[in-house]
Order: sequence, then structure tokens, then C-alpha cells
Amino acid sequence: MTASPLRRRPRQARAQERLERILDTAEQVFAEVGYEAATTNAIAQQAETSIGSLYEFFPNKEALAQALADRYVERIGDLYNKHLVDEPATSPEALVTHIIAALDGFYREHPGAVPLLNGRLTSPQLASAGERLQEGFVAGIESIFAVRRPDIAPATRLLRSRVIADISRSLLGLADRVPLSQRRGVIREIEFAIIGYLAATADSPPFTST
Amino acid sequence: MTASPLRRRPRQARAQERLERILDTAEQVFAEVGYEAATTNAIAQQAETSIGSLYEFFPNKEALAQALADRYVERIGDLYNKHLVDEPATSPEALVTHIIAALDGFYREHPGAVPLLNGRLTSPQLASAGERLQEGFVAGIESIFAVRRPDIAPATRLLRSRVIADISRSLLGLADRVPLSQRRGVIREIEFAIIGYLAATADSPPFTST
DNA sequence: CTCGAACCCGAGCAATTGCTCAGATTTTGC
DNA sequence: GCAAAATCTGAGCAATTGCTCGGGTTCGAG
Repeated sequence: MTASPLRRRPRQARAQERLERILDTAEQVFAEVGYEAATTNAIAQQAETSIGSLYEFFPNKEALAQALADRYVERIGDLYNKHLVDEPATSPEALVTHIIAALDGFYREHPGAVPLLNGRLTSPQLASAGERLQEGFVAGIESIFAVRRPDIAPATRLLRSRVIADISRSLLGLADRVPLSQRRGVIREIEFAIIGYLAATADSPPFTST
Repeated sequence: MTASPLRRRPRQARAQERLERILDTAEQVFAEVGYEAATTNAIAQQAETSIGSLYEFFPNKEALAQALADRYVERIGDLYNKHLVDEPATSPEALVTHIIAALDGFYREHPGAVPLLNGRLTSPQLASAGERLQEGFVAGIESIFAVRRPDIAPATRLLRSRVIADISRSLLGLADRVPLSQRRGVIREIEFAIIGYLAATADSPPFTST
């Protein structure tokens, strides 16, 4: 599954640290200036190493972003598993609140995920990395649906999970663009939006289209 | 307001046609490969003209995208004015349906607007063009709110307009990524989401925070 | 028809950037 | 200690790309 895109896997602690420093720096630089504008030389320099070392680990610039995406996907998975297992029987409203809060935390902790999720790191195959990450979101929501609303047809479940994931993604982006003092307010609106959507669709019974 | 970013405004019909062909081609190419990956040489070539001509009109690559954004902003404005004036007294549900349908049409007609709106054309000042476009959306929704719900505080109105604009934007993006046969279904979900959001927030009375 | 203005052309310059590679340095096993 | 393996370095290559400019073509007024 995780076919290592690394050109050389570090065997010494020194190299391991170097690699992680490069990844962390890349996350930061990508988040700051975007994928295209970020230069590998600048990343290496800010990571206090040489481009040579960077390319010792990563075959090319894109592999760097891929590796970052992999880290995010993994962490998103953990997040959903945690919230599925730990809060199995609360009310839908409380569950939405919890999940949104968790996603909010994720966004704050990993600002580099924002441009990736929103497809702002355009590049041949890099778009797929962002999609994979979003698919992680969707799968998490779907599994929650499957547990709580087994009556909904799979096709409908997928569609609604996608809608919720997209709403969350874009509104968390809005929360990011707004002054910090208003962030709480936006988060509350996200909850309204999702709960409202759930209520609006709850009325209409499972609608199966081929 | 519209400080012409054109280096030279065409005085002959031939030049005017050329300019518009360049703009149309740029819209198409930007939509296809994104802003960064699009080369000015390729745009000129596909527009069946020379780079020299392209740079006769536009001082640089960014001005091209700016000009495109201007066209979009103008057309979005028309769209909202039309739907505010022509349908002044229908039900909220019907109004939402109409507006979403209109936006859907806009997206289909101008695929180049999608990456711009979603900030996928990252560049120093180009982000502002996309934001301006989105602000056009927001202003349209706000003015509708102002007419129909004058009781809502301005700050709250702005926030909710932004939320609705963001939901519309991202879900129309989803509609774009989905097989054509499912597009109608996604459009319906957008309506559910917005109507649900309106219902959920209608309960909570205007909440004024400083 | 004429001439100046408007317009058009595209080879190529200057700058950027992803990436290589030959050699220097450090670590590890013995 | 020492040699081999692992690691690190950064000048510079090759390719890309935004954009210029000198020179040609077309248009329209008189």
C-alpha cells in the first residue's frame, strides 16, 4: 500500500533526523508559497541541509509532496478511528461537534494540508494526492453513516458523505481566512450547516438512482 | 474602478478579435492545465497568434488572468442582478433552486472560473482576483438577504452569506468532478444543504457579536 | 497612391529551477 | 585504528519560460 517513494531509506539516526527536518520544512514552505513557487533549493536551505541531501532521499520534487500527503492521510485515518471508537453512542449533534472540533485541530496543526486538500498544489499526479486525502475524509464519514444509518442505500451514503466532507473542507478553509476572533463563530456555522443538511435529507427517504 | 491593465487597447477590428481570441484561449488553457503550468507561448500558439502580439496587449502573464477575472466578476454581477430583479417574491426554496441553477449554468459556461474561484491559480496578487470574484458571489447573496431578512444583523448577514457562498462554490466543484449522470443529484444536494442551513440558522435568532 | 500609424511576428535573451555527480566527510563494524 | 559503507556537499548542467525588440505587414486618411 505504502510503496515507499524514498530513493534511499536512512539507516543512521543522523540521516533520519535530516529527512524529517526536510519534510517538516517542506510542509511549511509549501503552505507558505504554494507548490509551484516553492523551490527545492530553498527547502533544502531552510532545512539547513544541501539540495544534494534532499535528492538523496526524494527522487524529485513531487515525491516530497507525495510523502507529505502520505503523512496526512495516515493522521486523518487515526483521527476518524479515534472518534468512531471513542464516541460510539452520542447524539448526532454532539458527534458533529466533536468531529468538526477534531478537524479544526487538524487544520491548525497541519496548515500544509490546507492547500493540498483544496487542490492548490496543482501538478500532474499531485492532484491525486489531495484527492486521496479527501477520500480519507469521505471514508471516515461513510463509516460513521454505515453504523448509524444502515438504512441508507450505499450510493446515497457515498454522495452524502462527499457533500459533508466538501462542506467541512471549504468552511474550515473559510475559518482559516477569517480573523482569529471570528473563528469560533465560523466553526459554529459549520455545525449548523451540517446538522441542517442532515435534517433536510433525513426527511427525504433513501433515494436510490440506478 | 476598471483600471485597464491593457498595455495597448486595440483600435482596429482585427486587433480586437485577436485580443478576444487570446482571452478565450487563455481561459481554456488555464482551466486545462492551471495557471502555473500554462505557458504564454502555448496560449499564443493555440490562439493562432504570436507571443509578440500577446505581449502587445498584456504586460505580463498575470494581467491575462486578471483580465479573465474581470470578465467573470462582471458576468457574476449580471447574474445576481437578474435574479434579484426578476424573481422578487418567490419562496426561499424556489429562490435557492433558481440561483443554484443559474450558478450551475455559469460554471458550465465558464469552466475557467472554477480553478480561479477555488484559488487554484496561485500567484502573488492573483489570489486577490479569485477573492474578488468570490466577494461578488457573497455580495449578491447579501443583497438578497438584506431584502428578505432585514431583521438579521449586518455582521451575521455577512457571515451567513459567506457560508452560503462557500458551500455553493465547493459543492458546485463537487458537481464538476462527478460523472455527468450524477450531476443533477449533486445539484439537488446543494439545495438541501443550503435550505437546511437556512432552516437551522432561522431558529437561532440574530446573534450579534460586537 | 502614399505615407504614417497601428499592428504583427518570432528568434532569442536573461533568469529561474529541478536535478546530477564527483569528491569530501562521518559513521560503523571489526 | 582502519577500511568500507553511509552520508553529505554545492557548483553547475540542461531545460524551461516569461518576455523583448528589431524589423516586417496591413490599414486608413487624405
